[in-house]
Amino acid sequence: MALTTKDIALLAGVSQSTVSRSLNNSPLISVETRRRVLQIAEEQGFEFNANARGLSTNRTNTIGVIYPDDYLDHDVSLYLGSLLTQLRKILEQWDLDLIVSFKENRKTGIDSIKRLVMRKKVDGLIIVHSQSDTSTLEFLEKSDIPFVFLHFYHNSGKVEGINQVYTDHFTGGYLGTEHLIKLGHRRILCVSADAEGEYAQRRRGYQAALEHHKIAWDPALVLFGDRTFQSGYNLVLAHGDLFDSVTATFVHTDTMALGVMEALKATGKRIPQDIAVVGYDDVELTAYFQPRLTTVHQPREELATLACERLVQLLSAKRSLRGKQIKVQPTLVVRQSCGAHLA
Amino acid sequence: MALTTKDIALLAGVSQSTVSRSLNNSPLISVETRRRVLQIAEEQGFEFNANARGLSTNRTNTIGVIYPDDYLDHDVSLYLGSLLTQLRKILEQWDLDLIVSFKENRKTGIDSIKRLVMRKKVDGLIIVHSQSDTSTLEFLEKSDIPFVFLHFYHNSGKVEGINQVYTDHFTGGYLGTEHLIKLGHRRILCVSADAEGEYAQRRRGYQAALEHHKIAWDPALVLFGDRTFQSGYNLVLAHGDLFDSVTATFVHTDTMALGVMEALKATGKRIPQDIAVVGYDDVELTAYFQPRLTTVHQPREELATLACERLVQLLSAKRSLRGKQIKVQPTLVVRQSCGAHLA
DNA sequence: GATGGTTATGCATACGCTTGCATACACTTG
DNA sequence: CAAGTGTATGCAAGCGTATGCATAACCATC
Repeated sequence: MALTTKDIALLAGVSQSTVSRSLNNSPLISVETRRRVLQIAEEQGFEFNANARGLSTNRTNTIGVIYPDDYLDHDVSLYLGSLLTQLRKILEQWDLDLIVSFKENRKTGIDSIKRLVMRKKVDGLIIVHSQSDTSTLEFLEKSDIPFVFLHFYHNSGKVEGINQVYTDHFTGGYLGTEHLIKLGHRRILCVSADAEGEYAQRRRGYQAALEHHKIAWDPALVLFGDRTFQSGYNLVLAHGDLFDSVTATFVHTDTMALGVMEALKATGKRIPQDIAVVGYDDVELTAYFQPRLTTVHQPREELATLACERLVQLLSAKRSLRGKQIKVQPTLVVRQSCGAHLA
Repeated sequence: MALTTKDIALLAGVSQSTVSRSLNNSPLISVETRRRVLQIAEEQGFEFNANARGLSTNRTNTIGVIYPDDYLDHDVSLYLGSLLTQLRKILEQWDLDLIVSFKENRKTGIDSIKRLVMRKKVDGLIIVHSQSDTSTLEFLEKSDIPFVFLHFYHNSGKVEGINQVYTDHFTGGYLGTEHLIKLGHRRILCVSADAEGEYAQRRRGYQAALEHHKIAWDPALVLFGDRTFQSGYNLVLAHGDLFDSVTATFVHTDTMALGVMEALKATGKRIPQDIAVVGYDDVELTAYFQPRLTTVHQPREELATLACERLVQLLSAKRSLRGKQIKVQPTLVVRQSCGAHLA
């Protein structure tokens, strides 16, 4: 049916191994022979059988991308969805295929990571997931498969050994807050999410900026939502007095920020005149809302690129490399919602 | 290193082939032997080597999903992104992995479909792509690999032979239009996109509904955008007089509809009092905008489910089945932007 | 002209699994 | 009791590629 190296060998009048070596650029082959083999393979439209190759080399040229199960149920989708596209774009440069999976099969409950690795379907993993239960981590180290944590920062136990690429959310929190302070704001309401993880970092940056500028930190000025538009909207309705009492708010997710802005508008507030708003993430979605949202930009392309490059390094390394923590710096994108253009 | 069936065989005191048969539920194995083998395999955390299996059976338990290269550059992203999640959710029920790829590698220019199929990396394909150049189609038929076109309708040449799952856009166009007619509107502006393909169907439905209700069809009442929010917004600015002259508008993409609504609001129009708006797609995004958008719902989950089910059928069929055209009916979701709740 | 050294090629095996075929065993049955 | 019939298991080949090792061809050297 499909062409094999043996078929090409027959056509070229050489042995199967010569065909294999020719197509793999082995230095053992003479220029002339290689040329002829390549030409015939080309003419016949030959492609290697990936399974046979994988069996023989223990390499599949496929990498697994692990996503949270709910990645599109939540609004986090917009961000992670475009991250996936970036990954695909970058990995194709190395002719690497990409298997997407959720962390866990909801039907069977089977851990996708273990499954993909043990079945030898992937050469490496890019894990975009917040939780790293110890068992998974142990498994990864033991099975000696290259992997990179992307986006979510992991610090469970011995961080030294693992590779990860993530945004410096402390700095992000600091940047957004300081920007508002420099615009003259003193009481800045922080709308955040999640008790721990990256959001805690953002809050630490927020707090540090206040302290650095000698502004007392008021724990009452921190609200918690669930990252959704609706949650941002509802927080404004539920805590109208709090929003009345401040001149600015720093919302730790763009989608929530949009919800906050809509609710503020609905309650008659002008943005940024009555209250300045700064968001976090810089998702395309913000383009649809007026005023244009000033926000902390997460460098998606850079994150994706660095993660892939690191993974490729790990793949080609003879011995397993040391862990590398790659922290990417966010930047502030100044638009209109903060009022900077009015100053 | 990794466990093989041979290892399990040794532990169980049986031959390698008995292990293979046991794990594959062959009826040839005695209950007691199978039980013991399964238990040992379980204890040891055994998993099959997918490459060896693939080589032997010519099956990979992996299916390829082909996306347009630009699927997240455009706003179409919101819809296709969630479609992908649906596909993953459904395919995992059959323990099928999913390789995502763009139609064509932008670096090498190599056709992903051909590559994946010829290298035997996938058992089947779900193709979410509008163009089907004849060469690809010929290749697919010749290579005898199961494939299903999803979302985009293909009618090049002999449609009979191919399998596809798509929305009945004629009916969608009809539904949206008729709804407005029944609310009393006579002059309905149509904001569409793309000269051909699914958008042409939506326009045909629009036109049919008008004619059916004895309303003269006015070609001047059809505008064309590029499916983006911004394009919807700009059309309103560019054709303010046209929008003034009608009492309703049927926009053939939600994201465009949202742009249209924002622009209408910006020019002082009230929705739906001054002008009623109906969209198309029913993306989550619309939840963020007031008034809530009445729209034609594309049954994403159903589309994804049907495509997967059909593919699974094709995979397990002995001989290649006949082509099947699965047309899914859209439904109208009545919210506020059409004004029905005021009537 | 025998020896040694390159260089290019082929032979044969291994990778881990599936599966057709042979076989061994335990029963029935005439 | 020989022959037949299942039933459960093992043996061995084959899937297509990579690669260590043997070999052949060619040339240079003494």
